[in-house]
Amino acid sequence: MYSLSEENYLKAIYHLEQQATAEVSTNAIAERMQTKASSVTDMIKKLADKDLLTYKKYKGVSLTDSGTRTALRIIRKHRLWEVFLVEKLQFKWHQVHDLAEQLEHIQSQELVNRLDDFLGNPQYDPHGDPIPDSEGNIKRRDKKLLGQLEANQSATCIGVKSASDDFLKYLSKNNIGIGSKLNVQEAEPFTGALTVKVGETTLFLTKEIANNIYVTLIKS
Amino acid sequence: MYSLSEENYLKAIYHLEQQATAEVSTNAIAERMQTKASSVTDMIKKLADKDLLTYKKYKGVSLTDSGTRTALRIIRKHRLWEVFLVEKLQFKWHQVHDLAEQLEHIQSQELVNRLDDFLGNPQYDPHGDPIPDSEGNIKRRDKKLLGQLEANQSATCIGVKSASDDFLKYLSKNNIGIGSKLNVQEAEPFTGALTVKVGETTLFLTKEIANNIYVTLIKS
DNA sequence: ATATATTTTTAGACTTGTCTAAATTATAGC
DNA sequence: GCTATAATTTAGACAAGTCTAAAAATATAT
Repeated sequence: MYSLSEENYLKAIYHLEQQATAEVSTNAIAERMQTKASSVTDMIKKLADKDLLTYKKYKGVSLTDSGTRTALRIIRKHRLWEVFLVEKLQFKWHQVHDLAEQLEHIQSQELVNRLDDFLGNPQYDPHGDPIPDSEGNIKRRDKKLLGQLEANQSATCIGVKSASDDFLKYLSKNNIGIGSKLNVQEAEPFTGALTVKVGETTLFLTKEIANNIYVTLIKS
Repeated sequence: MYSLSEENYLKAIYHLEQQATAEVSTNAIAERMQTKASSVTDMIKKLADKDLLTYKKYKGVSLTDSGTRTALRIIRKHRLWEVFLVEKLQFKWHQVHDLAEQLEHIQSQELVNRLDDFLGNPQYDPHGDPIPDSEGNIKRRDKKLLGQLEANQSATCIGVKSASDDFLKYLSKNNIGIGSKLNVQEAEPFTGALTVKVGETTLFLTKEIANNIYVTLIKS
């Protein structure tokens, strides 16, 4: 359907659109794709011709419905393959991204849907990001860094920001994993450190650690 | 490591080498790759530069050790993915080839080896072809068409040549599948039809059917 | 043994996706 | 509102992989 490059651009632009408020700029795309702005200009012209995005010279781009649908199909594949790699092949969270970048380009609706079933129709990937369904519907949830919480707030761990081996070991040693419920007891305003209750034990987390853990708030 | 095209050429040349006795010709490669002879010439020059094959103008090519090893790595991936698709995702034999053509190009030794373990280190793919191990060792076995057997020979079904839906249905209706033991009772010389015993039942198979079933002889 | 047919290679062109360098447009400071 | 700077686009080039058409080498037939 679309070339490898086209798919990568669509995905990058989709992610940038999620963060940004306005149109996505040429430079932003270039930086994310590790390429030159002139290459981006060439490519977005092609994508505009195919009605995957709207583009006004010097004014940035935004995906059309068709472009968004296509991006979500790729993201669905990426995240399902990540689940497969972690759940079935015992890879660690942080090892799967580059592999999924390759696997996401395999062309076959049938394959993705069977994979989805084989994995038990997971809702979230190993990083805690939601997996779009085959219609392109995606559950958005408020993803925050643990470090952004205040005292007395509760949250569920849904992933980590950057996952070094050491950091993952640290987490498992302290019984923190995806799905763990975390209660913030105290938030030290000056250092940004947190006192957090995990199950029955109370932990002291530095700002660096707290800002490397993604959570979603539990309403109280 | 190598480009998608390079990998496909290596695989095609490997398969042609298995059949042919002498060097593989430019035209043979072109036909198998569904491309033009001039394109083949261009590519084999590149592969020769990379020491993946030896090439003398107008004299055809043959893979070097390095080329063979590389081809076997790709074939290993292809066949393991086929097993995955059939065993885990419930695809039928004949649906998996095109998908495996895509999946075989995923780059990661780690992934292949984990997939191998996940699948229980299978020896053969769903078409009955042997799967090279991670060192590139491949068990060769005598693959014949059922139609080539003579009266009183016994063989194990290891695959089919071309698998239409109808044909696969025909087989399963008659309890023939991979691993089925087949005894040739009679071989009609003129029409090429066979009388075959499968378990307790005796079947009459036309030449067309018999020449679409791969078997390996059982020594008696 | 030589003419003819076939195979293979070369030459030159095209597409995709990238780049550098130069030109153009937008933006921010004053 | 003008000017300096930053962002973006254009122009032209390049590499990979393919193609067509023509030339060269090899194989075949009588």
